Amino acid sequence: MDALAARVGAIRAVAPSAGGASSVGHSPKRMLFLDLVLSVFRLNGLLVAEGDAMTEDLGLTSARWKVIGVVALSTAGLTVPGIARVLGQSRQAVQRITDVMAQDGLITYEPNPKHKRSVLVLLTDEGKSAYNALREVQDPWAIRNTEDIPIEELETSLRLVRRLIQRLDK
Amino acid sequence: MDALAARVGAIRAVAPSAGGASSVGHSPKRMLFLDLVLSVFRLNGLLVAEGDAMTEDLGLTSARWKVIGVVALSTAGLTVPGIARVLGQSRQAVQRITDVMAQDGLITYEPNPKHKRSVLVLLTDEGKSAYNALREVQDPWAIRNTEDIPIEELETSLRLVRRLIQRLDK
DNA sequence: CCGATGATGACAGCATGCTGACATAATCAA
DNA sequence: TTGATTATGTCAGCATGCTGTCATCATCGG
Repeated sequence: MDALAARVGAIRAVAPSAGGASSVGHSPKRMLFLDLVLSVFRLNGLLVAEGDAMTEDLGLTSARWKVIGVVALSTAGLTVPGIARVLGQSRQAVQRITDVMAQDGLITYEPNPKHKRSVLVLLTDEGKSAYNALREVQDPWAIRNTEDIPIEELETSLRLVRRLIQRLDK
Repeated sequence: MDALAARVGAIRAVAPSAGGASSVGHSPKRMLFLDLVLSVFRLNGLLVAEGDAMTEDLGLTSARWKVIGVVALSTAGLTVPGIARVLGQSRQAVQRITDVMAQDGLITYEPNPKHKRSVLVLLTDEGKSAYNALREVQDPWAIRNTEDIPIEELETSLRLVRRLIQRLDK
């Protein structure tokens, strides 16, 4: 059974009475939005689990391939706080991940010519091959999950999510 | 600066060479999807933070109003594993939240006529007023965040997210 | 009726995120 | 140059999710 749909149905069913005599115009939007929020929570959990399962053979986790992906796309290396800013996470959270990844030989800390304290994060050869292996798993997964979804819907959804991010990130 | 947009730009710029000689047709979709995944991660974090900040005066957190919302919409009460199934979380995670909420007097455990061991979770009066207060904060927030977004985009995005959930939840 | 299977409670351990606090390095403005 | 502000490293604590394990209760098919 689709528990989420059942919950949504319950919300919709209860809303008219619980919502009181407020407006009719924005009520559907409000419901849609709150439903979207809960769905994003749910999707996030599933994506993390799927990402972990998909890359466990590569010695990666969702948290790690977020980092490895960002580092791989930087030409000159990134500092830990820099990675955190790109990912929108705390520098402490990223630091913890990178420290373990460095121990595991996926990344190295190199001196930063522009900053004495804040070293640069670079991929080792092992890290690069992990990134390549990551792409080989991730790309088919992405294709598989979107093959029956119109590109317009993807664009619309991404735009909406981005707009919400921008608003909440102020 | 919009770090997310910068990252996405980098991904797009790198993709053609790193992607190799693979297809042209699904490549945009793949990029859109991976970008959407990372954006969902980001949005999830922001929503949790926003939800926490918005309801801290009510003695609630994001994790708690997920539970309180589900319980409030159930007429006959729900078991802890039942709440977990609705939310798509582990029963242990929900159990921990409900235990603290029971200590705080927001919910109570009542005997379950249909099951000797698995008690029912019900809102106390305090819990009900917390739910009402929650709605008074949450509804304007939802309206505020959607007033300039077409309802069609909300519907499209919700439908897409739901489809992804359904696929990953199999 | 009974045994197999599944669901639940309870406890433990772990991963990943957050914030706070403090010292130090880097940067900028007066 | 100097003083103030900002950025960074580091350590600590906490919240929220996950999985694993085991005992016990519920349910159902034989």
